[in-house]
Amino acid sequence: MTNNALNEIPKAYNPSSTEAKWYKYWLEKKYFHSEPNKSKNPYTIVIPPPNITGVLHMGHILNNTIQDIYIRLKRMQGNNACWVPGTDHASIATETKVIAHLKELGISKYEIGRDEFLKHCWEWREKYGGIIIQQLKKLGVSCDWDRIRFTLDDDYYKAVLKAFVQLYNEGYIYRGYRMVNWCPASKSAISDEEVDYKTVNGKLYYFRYPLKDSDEYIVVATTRPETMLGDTGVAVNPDDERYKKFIDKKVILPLVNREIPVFADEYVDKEFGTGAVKVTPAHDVNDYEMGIRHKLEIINIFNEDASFNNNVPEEFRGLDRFNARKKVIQKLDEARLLAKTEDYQNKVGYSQRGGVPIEPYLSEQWFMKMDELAKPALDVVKEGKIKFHPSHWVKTYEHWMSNIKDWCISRQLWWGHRIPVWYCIGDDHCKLECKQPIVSVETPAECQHCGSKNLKQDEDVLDTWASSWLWAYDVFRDEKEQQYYYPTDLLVTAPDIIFFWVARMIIAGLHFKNNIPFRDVYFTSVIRDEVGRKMSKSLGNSPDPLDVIEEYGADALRFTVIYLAPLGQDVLFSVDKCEIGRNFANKIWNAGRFLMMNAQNIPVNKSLADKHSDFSDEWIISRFNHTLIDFTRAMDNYEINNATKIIYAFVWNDFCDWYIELAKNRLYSSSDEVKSALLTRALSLFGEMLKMIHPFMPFISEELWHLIEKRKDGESISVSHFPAADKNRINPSAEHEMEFVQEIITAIRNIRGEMNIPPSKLITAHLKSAEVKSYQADYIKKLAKVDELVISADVKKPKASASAVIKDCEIYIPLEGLIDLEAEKQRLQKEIIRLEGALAGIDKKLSNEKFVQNANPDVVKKERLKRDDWQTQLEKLQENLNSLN
RNA sequence: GGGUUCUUAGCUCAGUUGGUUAGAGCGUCUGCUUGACGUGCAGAAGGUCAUAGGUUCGAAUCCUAUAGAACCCACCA
Repeated sequence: MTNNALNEIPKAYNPSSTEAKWYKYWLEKKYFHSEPNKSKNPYTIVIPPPNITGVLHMGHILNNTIQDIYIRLKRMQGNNACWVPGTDHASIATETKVIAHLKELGISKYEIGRDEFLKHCWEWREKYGGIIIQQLKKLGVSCDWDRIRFTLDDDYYKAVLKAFVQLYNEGYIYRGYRMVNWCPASKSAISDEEVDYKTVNGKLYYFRYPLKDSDEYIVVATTRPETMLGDTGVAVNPDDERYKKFIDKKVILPLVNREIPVFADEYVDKEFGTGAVKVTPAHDVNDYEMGIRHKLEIINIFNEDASFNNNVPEEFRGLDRFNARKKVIQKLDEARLLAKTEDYQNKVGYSQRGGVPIEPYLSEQWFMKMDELAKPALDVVKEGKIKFHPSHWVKTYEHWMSNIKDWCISRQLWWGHRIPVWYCIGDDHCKLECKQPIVSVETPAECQHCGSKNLKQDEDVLDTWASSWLWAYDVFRDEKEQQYYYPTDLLVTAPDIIFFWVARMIIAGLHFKNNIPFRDVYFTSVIRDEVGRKMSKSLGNSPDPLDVIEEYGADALRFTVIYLAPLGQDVLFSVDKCEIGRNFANKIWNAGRFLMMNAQNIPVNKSLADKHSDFSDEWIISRFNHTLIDFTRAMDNYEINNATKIIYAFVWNDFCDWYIELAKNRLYSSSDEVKSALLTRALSLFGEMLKMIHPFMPFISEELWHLIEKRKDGESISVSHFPAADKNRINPSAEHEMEFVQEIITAIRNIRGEMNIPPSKLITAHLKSAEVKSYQADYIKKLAKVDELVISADVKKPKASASAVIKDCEIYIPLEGLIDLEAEKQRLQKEIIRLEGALAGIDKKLSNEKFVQNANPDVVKKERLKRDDWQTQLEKLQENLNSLN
């Protein structure tokens, strides 16, 4: 016991005053720091690095709480736990933010140039990039902060380039002029995964394209009228009778007056639109493929910002695509070439970052060949070397990995890992020989071929995910550390980045390290608001976790989120649900407070720990060990939500509702030695219980752990030994005795409640049984508020009494003058009906010969025993009911 | 169009390989200043497990179909 004046322990737990104190203590003592240590098993997690543009939201809370729970648990279980934190430079997201920031200052990215712009980016990162990390600390996460990493740290940067160079040399990386998803807002290519498809209510426009030297038309349908300025063909299905006669003829493209061919291609769906398709090879993926097949001219009509370039008639030049659309429609209408328009719903790809519709756009980009790299990554998941939780994500993963396309890894941005490729633009005489670019981690001094020092580096940077895919091992400082910590144990992440990140980390790990990056992947739930909408800034339904922590405490928030989040299902969250966690914390607090208040007068004495115990002590220890077994199984299976419920039920129901209530009997009426022995045991168990709670609620458990016993400097529950289940302490006979007591107490309470007997009124009860021991009777008297308890095998039912039957024990409560006979009759009647129903069901089952023959004999035996029990109970209830008449 | 998941009490969800009278929390109702806690205690009400078939001695659980919901992938110019 510490010297704290216990009278000053507040009635309610106050999180704000304890959280900062303990977090500071933990960091000072470096409990979260890990160094390789051959004598201990590592347990490693790398954080999914939040973007430096991010602020903490509820998703982070869930995700990081789960990681912290496992890291803290494993640390307490004796592993060398290492949780590496860090942040992601988030190329496109950050660049967008910085551009917007500079725009407010009237500065343009292009005017100040690359170097100056990058300075602004770093400044921005210094200023805002650490916010989310500071916020995370409020949650109590036990990251090894000495290991914090940033994806643009010098050595990490180099590692990313090294990976690029290696893949290039192995032939997996190539450059090509291809159609990519182009984001006109950020003027950069983006990957397929960065495109979100939204359903848009648009129109389908039907245009007449006049045939050359004829007064006939072909009518084509389109949702993108403006692209007609880049049309270089009209396609029809080869089997379409309507159009056979037009194949290989020419049409005159309106507004442009270009002669373009009509050709046949299987791709065209006869049923859709008019069955004739305008073909714009430069601005549509399918058109591009047809263009290649039929050797059509490919005319790019857009600038990088999707405004029209000089390849269109003068009046359209410089227009943005939306105004151009209006103008094209208007002009065609004026020329009576607009046949009709109809409403049409289609899906438009939007840039995840730019928020504008993407354009299929032809440009020079770097790609990574994926099929060969993906194969082993598919296998390790199929074979279960990496396990997904919940496992159904395996199918999604398999589907994607078996249909994987080449990855566009270049971005036309400046903030990021600049592609380590140099082109010789040197002396005129060598131009022909130096077509091969120089690919190198270090900046080359001169051209390998001609010696020219006039080299120009590729302007583009790598896709962010082409850096974070190395996160699982390049966060570690050197080869030796990687040997020790890699593969990591657990990855906790949201399922929406399964392709962006999870799959690519597996690919990278297998390719570069020849080993899986992690053994288990926990896919978190999606946090939604109370009515099931995704949390978003624009809806304003996303609570600020820091406010929630302020109001309810970090422990309450952590516990509540996990309590509400079953594996693999969405969570409907609202701030007031944090009452679950807050109330639970308060319950724990007060249980501790109760024990400590009693220990003020009766000091604990460890030499008495094994003395003067009774069945209730044995029972609670037995229950605790059951709980540990269930808890461990749940955690092993990543049923973390189930684990919270197991803890909650033990603490609240077993420990508080029963054990402490029973303990009061002895605390108020025994010798000091008995009291001391009891308190010693209770506080010891409470301490073990706190350890079980600690990974979930680190602050309150640490605070109480220090309050219940004087700890040495440097001691902490966070590095204490997690209790291991001891099967020898499971005690069926104590559990039996306890259950019997609980059932009798509950039955008497039920009668009291139903008969409206005030709690203050002490009553007499008769138990017809030889089984009830005197020590059990004491508890029954206290908890059921009975002052006179008559126990005998030949108790006669007193008249005008309420009754109940527990196993073969009959309970009578004489209530002369008080009893409402009608109420008691109804109560019994209800119970009888219930039992009769149950009995009828089981009789039917037992009289079915097929059941008796086919079912497992144990099941049949159990059913028979049950039937007899119920039969006895029913008869007794019936007698009691009759005696009231 | 393809795939995944889901549908159990008013609400949010448990329910392990089929075998107790289908459970919990919140909410509701009744009672309680019981010497840890009203952020609490005791008691109660409330469900033909989405629907229809099937397999089985036995189905909330397995199979099929239907309806509804969510998400993912691919796409129709």
